[in-house]
Amino acid sequence: MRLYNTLARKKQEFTPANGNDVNMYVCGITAYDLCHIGHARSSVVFDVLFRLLRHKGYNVTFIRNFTDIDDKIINRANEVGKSAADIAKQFINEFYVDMDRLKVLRADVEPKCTEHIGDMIALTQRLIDKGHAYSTTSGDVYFKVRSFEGYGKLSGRNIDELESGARVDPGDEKLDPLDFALWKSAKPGEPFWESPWGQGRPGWHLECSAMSEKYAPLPLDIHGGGQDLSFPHHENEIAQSEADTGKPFANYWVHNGFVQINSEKMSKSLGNFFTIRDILDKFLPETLRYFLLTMHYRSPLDFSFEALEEAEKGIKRIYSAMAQADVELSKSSWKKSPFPEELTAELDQIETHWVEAMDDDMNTAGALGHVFSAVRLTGRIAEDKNLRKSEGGQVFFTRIKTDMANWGAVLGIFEREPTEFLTELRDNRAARAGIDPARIQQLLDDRKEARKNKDFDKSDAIRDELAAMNVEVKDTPQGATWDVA
RNA sequence: GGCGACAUAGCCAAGUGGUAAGGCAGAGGUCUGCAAAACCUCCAUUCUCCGGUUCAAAUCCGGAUGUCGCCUCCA
Repeated sequence: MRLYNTLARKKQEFTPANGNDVNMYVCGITAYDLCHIGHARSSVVFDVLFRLLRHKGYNVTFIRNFTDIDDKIINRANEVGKSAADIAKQFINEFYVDMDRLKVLRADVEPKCTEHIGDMIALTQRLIDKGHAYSTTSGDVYFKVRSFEGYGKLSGRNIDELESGARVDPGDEKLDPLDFALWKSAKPGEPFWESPWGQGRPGWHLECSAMSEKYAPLPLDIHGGGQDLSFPHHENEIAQSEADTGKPFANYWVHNGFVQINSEKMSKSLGNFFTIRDILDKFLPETLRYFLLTMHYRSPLDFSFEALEEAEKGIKRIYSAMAQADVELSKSSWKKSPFPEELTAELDQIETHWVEAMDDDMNTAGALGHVFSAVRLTGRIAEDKNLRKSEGGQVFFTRIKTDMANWGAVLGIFEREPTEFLTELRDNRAARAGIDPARIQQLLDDRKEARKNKDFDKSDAIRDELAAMNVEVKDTPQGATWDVA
């Protein structure tokens, strides 16, 4: 497969360094607040990459860390009068709650910063020994950016230009304004760990280097994270790890694009963000996950509830086709009538296109387009009395179900029992519209009675009443069902 | 100021050299007691604009305009 590599600024054929083994490290959350949609996107994107690589037969080791000590956590802890450790623990738990709902799989290794302080101290010491870092009288340790030749290669920065724009904080003891902290001395009242440089805590960039090195042989095959992490976070990780080991840190750098609100970056500082909970109060988790996959992972994604409603229609249509296939397959006898080869060939094509799309830099949006081709094909066959009752039809519907299951396993969607999901979706939409399902059922029962007596005037009047409530009725051979219009 | 990304129909969106996927909305039709769903048909001679390279460009190059991001914590 091909992947866009930020380091090369183009798509490249993905080849793991070690045969069939793939090591993938993704920067996880800083645990100080509930996750927002941006976290959801990043998590879902790399979850799909994880699933896709495994699906392709690679032996994947997926590492996703938790930053459980840093300024934001300490600040939050002080605000609410808890310990930093308690805050981190709390929001790691909340992270799991959200991710489980979004069907984001657990990583193989989920290391926490505070459990690797010793590794980080050791790495810092090695960098000092090698002349890449220095300690100050106040007990801070800085990485000497100019001692690392490749600095700026990931983000395309020029070190001299960075220098000219660098902010100089008169309080610190950096030899060069570009130098960044590996170890920060503890201020009074802050959590700290003992180190050769006194009481303090690790700098943010350090943990990813230390933990990557610990849990995977370098270079990593894939290192991922949000686009904003490429500078300075990932640049600094490269400097630390490559200065330490002399080996490349990661071969493929994968960055996901941002979630935007009205074409503007969603961020805490702008205050225009939605948490995952905000969304899931109104929409099903699968709707959100599907929505996130309808755009290519590197493109900016504009979030709105209107867009989510549109995504909801899409996933409803896909599940409806799956439900239809189930209905057809529930029949017991199949006719020997002919089944056109072109239809089988069409499905062959769709399967091929789907794989090609996913292999081309994980094009989930393109792949979903092909899923709709399968949906339409299913509808066309189910529509034709001869086809749907034929043995070829049975083979076809079975195959569609298998395809949907395979595609869904990689995308992390389409894994529910269709009618169950559709009912849940309907009730979810009803709840949003303030519709009471029990009241609807009562009206449907009345209407059924009227229809039984061929009292179509009354029947239609009831349907009009329902329509006024934004409910539409469907008469099926199994009886009337309803949905939110 | 430096670096970078993006610009495709009413809306969302895929497409990185071979003649514009898909979804939503819309129009017509089949089906239906009437509907709904589903299915069928239609819906961009054209990809922000101007030049250039090429037999061939939405795709490559140069320029313009616009939008956004990074350079400070951030997925």
